Amino acid sequence: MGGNDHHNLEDIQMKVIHEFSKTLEMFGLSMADSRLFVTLYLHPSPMTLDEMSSALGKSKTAMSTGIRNLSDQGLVERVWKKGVRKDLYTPTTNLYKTFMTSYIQKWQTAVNEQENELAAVEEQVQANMQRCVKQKEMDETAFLQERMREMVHFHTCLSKALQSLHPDPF
Amino acid sequence: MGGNDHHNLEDIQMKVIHEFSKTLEMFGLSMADSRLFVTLYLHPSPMTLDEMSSALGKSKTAMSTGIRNLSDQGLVERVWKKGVRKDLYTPTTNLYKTFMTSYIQKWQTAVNEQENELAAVEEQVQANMQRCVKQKEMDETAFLQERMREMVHFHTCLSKALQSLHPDPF
DNA sequence: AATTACGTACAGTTCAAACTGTACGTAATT
DNA sequence: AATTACGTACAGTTTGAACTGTACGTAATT
Repeated sequence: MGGNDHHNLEDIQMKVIHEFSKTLEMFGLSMADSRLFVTLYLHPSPMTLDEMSSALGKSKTAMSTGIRNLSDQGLVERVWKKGVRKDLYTPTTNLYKTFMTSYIQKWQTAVNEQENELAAVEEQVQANMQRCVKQKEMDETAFLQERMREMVHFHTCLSKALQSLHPDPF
Repeated sequence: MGGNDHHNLEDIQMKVIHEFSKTLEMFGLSMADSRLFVTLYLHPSPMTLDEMSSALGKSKTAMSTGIRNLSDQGLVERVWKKGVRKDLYTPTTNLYKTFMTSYIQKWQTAVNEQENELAAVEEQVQANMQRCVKQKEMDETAFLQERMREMVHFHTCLSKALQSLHPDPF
């Protein structure tokens, strides 16, 4: 038998949490947030902060901020259950679509932001070009202009690639 | 005039480095490595460790390890120039393709790895299923199995999405 | 109205990543 | 052969993110 013989359910769950959270980290989640999410995901019913806390062995405060992060990204939802005072949280359904949507969104936002910033700077480079006196200064500015054109193109390509990426499962 | 009036070339370059490195950070580079890369990218000729060091105001050791990181990901290349003893580095040409290739590769590797790990655990869950005596144990194991199927599907979808992503600029 | 249960803001602590300076091995120069 | 110049390994330091425990505001319970 190999080195990874996990016998009881608890061990196996730990292992699954460890592995799957590695995948979710690729989506930009911190290790802590990933593990929290997978914990919810492997639990058959919505969990309270206290349950998460004891499941992961971390403080309740840590769970609170973790849930807030996940919630901000639309990865978990609050759930109501009659007679239960504590907040209950559950992962959003449609795991793949949720993560893809959230991820693509994050990229698109950032790319747009950067595109705008670069466009603004490009104008200043133009302006700077006018002011040049020495040849060396001219050359350097021209070089920078060329690079900026490349960077804008880079963002354009990125943007198109993102659009080609549909968030629905195959 | 807006709040961001950068007059000389140096200021503008700093601004560009700051902005473009934000985009590169999205590819999983650290802030330090991104800034180093963009510094090289905006320099008209290959740079030595000492040049990078003074350009970024960081130690030479930091440059050395940074260059190693970038080099490992295929983002910079060492360049030879007759008569120059110091190592010279330059960003790889075809910025977009380089980053996309490196990024897609990173994802694919990770996804495969995780797929394999999960498959291995799945067997143990099967085995565990046999051993169950109580009804509750059975239910929990069955639930875990269902989730594992979903996780495998998640990775399959991811893998296909990655394959649909071509690394060449539009 | 008083008490209890809950989530979170906040200040302090822990821990890991980034960075620095020194020391060393290797290769070019003398 | 001796010296100098270079890149990097390593140990110690700094810095920022994650985490903890306490304190507090709010809402349910008594």
